[in-house]
Amino acid sequence: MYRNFKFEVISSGSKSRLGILRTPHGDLQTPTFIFCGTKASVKGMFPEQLKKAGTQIILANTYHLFSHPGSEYIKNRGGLHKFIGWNGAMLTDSGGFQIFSLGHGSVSNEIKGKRSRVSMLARIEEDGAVFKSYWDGSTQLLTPEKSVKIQRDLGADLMVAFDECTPYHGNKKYTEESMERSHRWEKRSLEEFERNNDFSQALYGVVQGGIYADLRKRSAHFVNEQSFFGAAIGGTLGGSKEQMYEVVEMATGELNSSRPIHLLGIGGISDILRCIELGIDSFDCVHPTRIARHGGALVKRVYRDAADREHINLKRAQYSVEDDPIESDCDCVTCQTFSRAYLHYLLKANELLALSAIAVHNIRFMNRFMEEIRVAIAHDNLNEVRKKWV
RNA sequence: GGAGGGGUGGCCGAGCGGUCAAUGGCAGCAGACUGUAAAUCUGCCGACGAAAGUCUACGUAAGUUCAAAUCUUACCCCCUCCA
Repeated sequence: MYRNFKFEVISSGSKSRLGILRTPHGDLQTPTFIFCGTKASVKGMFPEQLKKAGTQIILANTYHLFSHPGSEYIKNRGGLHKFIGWNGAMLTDSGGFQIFSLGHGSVSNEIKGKRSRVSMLARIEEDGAVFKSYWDGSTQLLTPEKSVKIQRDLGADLMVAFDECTPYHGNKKYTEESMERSHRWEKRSLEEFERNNDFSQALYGVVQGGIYADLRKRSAHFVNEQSFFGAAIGGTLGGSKEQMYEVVEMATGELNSSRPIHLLGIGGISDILRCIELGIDSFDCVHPTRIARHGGALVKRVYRDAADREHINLKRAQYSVEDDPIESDCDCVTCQTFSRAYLHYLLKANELLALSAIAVHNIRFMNRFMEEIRVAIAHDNLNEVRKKWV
């Protein structure tokens, strides 16, 4: 069923593991990070730049491309890879997250219990999710079958079953009902997938169940029992970092270890390291590229400023007089070319170059972080990586 | 020379008797951001103060009024049109 795909675990001393995920568009060394190119573009980046920064795989979004320009259109352009000029591996997310983000308000507000946006652009029915398009206001129905069909048209190597990303607010009853519905949707996704399998794509199931151990366990077992190529962990991961790690462990502890395990939507440096230790093989997150556009450059521990975050905010006045690069030991084009002061100036001057330049750094940063993690897993010294990067 | 319009906080620009330390926007200073409605969003932004509050402020000066950025007069500057 997945004859052109293969996941090989090379070494796994503890739960962290080193692997190779073989796809029609190249082998991925895992653990790996998937950069988000939601609307068929990693914002501000040429494919060449992504490659040079060591990127193995990028992602695009089913819902967004369905809304505009339409999956048929992209199919007629020769599929995503050709359309966007990227010959490496790709993943498409199912659109399940958009039920959440368009239906409940922004992610961070939801997770922190703030809830700000009132307008609901999505609503759930048994058949699928009804969206009011933010693109043209039209009403759209996205079903598991449709999501898979769209993902077929798009043609990414890895695709994800249609699920509902459950919100943090919502009691156990809702979470369970939502999980059961996601399971039904995932089954339908799989059936649709098998109907037209041409072996060029592989499907991931999604583990839901919110913050509840018994539900996560049930969901993991469900995914194990279905003929998915891999498993993704989705839905809310709780309201704190510690809870997030617990939830991830609830799932990884139960998942079939011969399949790749993806953690949806997580991209913090310390989070990634912790979750790799819990058995995660791949991540995707908007964080590195989004904060870049907001002036945030990821830095290792020694380069942090007084705010002591995983990134420095280059918009801060202090950087106007710092003539060193973001990280003097970074081999990215940005660090080889520009000073913090120049990047600060570009941000203040509203020059687009700043956004791309910082993104290049963050992408290289993430890829190098993952490279060092892989080496460390082989030598069983992840703690060294932690000391340096976290 | 004649006619008219205008001078507001770092800048642009509302306000045209009290509810004005003065709407907005920009700039400035911070913060947030985790399957991207995000080159976005939030907060602060005259001085002193933790705060209550006090002081100084709408070209300058003098007035009217219980009360003036808002009304009157003079002066100083700017802009437009006509000769």
